[in-house]
Amino acid sequence: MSRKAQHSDIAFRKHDHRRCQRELLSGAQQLCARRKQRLTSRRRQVFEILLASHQPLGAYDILAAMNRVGNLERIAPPIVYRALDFLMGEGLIHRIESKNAFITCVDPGHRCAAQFLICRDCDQVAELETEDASLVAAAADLGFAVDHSVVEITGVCAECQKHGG
Amino acid sequence: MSRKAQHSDIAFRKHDHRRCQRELLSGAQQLCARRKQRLTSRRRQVFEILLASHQPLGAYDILAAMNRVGNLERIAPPIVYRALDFLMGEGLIHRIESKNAFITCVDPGHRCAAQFLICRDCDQVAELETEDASLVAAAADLGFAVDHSVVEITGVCAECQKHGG
DNA sequence: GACATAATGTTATATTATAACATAACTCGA
DNA sequence: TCGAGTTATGTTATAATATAACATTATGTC
Ligand SMILES: [Zn+2]
Ligand SMILES: [Zn+2]
Ligand SMILES: [Zn+2]
Ligand SMILES: [Zn+2]
Repeated sequence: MSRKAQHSDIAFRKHDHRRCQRELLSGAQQLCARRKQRLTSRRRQVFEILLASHQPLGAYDILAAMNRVGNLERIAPPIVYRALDFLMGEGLIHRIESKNAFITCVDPGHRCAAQFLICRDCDQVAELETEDASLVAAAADLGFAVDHSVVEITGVCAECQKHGG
Repeated sequence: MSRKAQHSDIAFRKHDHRRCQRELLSGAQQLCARRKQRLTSRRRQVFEILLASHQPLGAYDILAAMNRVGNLERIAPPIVYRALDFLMGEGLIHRIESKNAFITCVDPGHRCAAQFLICRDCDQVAELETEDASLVAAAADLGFAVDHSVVEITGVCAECQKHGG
């Protein structure tokens, strides 16, 4: 059973997130090592900020987090965007288009395109991999060669339906 | 047979686009009249600019088109964004999140969520309605109440595969 | 016409993202 | 280990996208 199959909706379930973070970080290190890519301290810093939750963060939120750590340095946007580009390139994070935000991938290296369920109440995001067969078929019928897919479903998660309005 | 079933991939097929425009415009007028909504001249102007093609346009492209018509007025962004909000609210246009752009709906009033196939070569967009049953089921399993869905597939259309690289 | 409401217009500014160039750090063979 | 090539980071300025706040005008209703 793949990590994904176990963890697709992890954001919406109680879990040991410390462990979750540790596993994703060490997984990322291994993955980069295997590919001879460098998970430098800047890239790691950005990755760790995203790892803190299963919520999407804007580039400027990340920037603020980096500038908040008490040290004197003032980081500028390109540094964040470049780290984000690297992490996306390696499949360690995803961009949530409908929020102009970024989130850690729960199963780095997955081949199948991801889908996201985004709760507009608690802002948590579940990453699924239920490939849409009918859409793939429709694209094939049209002779359309798929590069990249964006599937982002916004709504209210089960927990937030119970509690709030 | 619904207009959608006939026209879903219309952007990628040769067709009488004059007629296409006329039908979508008169359809929009009827739809607004039925709902007692006002398709004012500003809103109509923005709608007609989008109707010119089956390609997505950015808000500032639309703005530029409005300011290019020779008359002296200089339109400001809020005017465009408000017209776009109205048109989206009525389902006459859609927002393409992955391009920060807007496009006319090919079947205003459709109930089912739309999916988009976006050619990165010719920039045309096909609007489909092949609802993803497995994703809907996965959301239901999680007790997730869906509000809004964004499905945007980027790639290369059949025609562009033939011609270009 | 007077009023309430909806739409438009105006100004300023917020938010998101990148271009262009300077410096520093790593890599790897000579 | 030196230095040339490459990759990564840092810096400055600016581009591109979007909205807040408020003034004015148009529309419908009595
Ligand atoms: Zn976790
Ligand atoms: Zn993923
Ligand atoms: Zn057409
Ligand atoms: Zn549509």
